[in-house]
Amino acid sequence: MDLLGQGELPVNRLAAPFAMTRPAISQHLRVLRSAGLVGVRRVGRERRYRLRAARLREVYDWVAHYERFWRSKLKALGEYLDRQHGPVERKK
Amino acid sequence: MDLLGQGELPVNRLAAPFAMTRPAISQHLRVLRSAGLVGVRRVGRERRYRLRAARLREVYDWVAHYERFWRSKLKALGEYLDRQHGPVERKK
DNA sequence: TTGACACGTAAGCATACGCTTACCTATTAT
DNA sequence: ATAATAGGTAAGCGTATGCTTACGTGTCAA
Repeated sequence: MDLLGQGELPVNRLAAPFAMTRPAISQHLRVLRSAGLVGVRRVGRERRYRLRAARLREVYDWVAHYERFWRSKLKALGEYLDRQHGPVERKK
Repeated sequence: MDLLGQGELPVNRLAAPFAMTRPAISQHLRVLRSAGLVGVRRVGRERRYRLRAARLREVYDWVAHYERFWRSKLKALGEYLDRQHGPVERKK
């Protein structure tokens, strides 16, 4: 998906950087397709994939929500630790 | 581990709230022990577990680091999406 | 029209995960 | 001494995951 940030790309270009066989990539793409995160367009014998901004936006919102959740958890852990042995000099 | 935030607890008290058998809990505790996240103390026939603040602090630092990493990724995604279709009214 | 290319899909697999049942030891209570 | 309690560990399992190899289809090129 990082690669697709550059724009539309065919499967072989998506698979090239990875130490996996092409079918493995196809399977990943299938999952992404079924999730609506990517779309395909057939051009000649290629299948060009691109990101689907709409669903991606949904994921963004969902993750942003949980990011807040986890941040509060993390904060609570930090406060717990400070309570245990007092605030500590942490490496910067 | 949330339970252990209350202080030292024996295994049965840790297992009680869960719909799992006690051995399953023991296995989780074993992993936590091997990671140094919890410590045990034998009191009579009980084994009382408690959090190990030191390792927990390491985890905290590690997670805090990656939290920054992921936040930047998330931000980049948000900006990408805004670039695609322009900033969108998001549900608040 | 025949081969080469781009890709999808199915089947098989090794491995990881997380539980349960069964059993063992150490301690306390009777 | 014996039974009950607290807990650990091993073995077996169902299931998920993520590959690979093998093969099928549609398209372009010679």
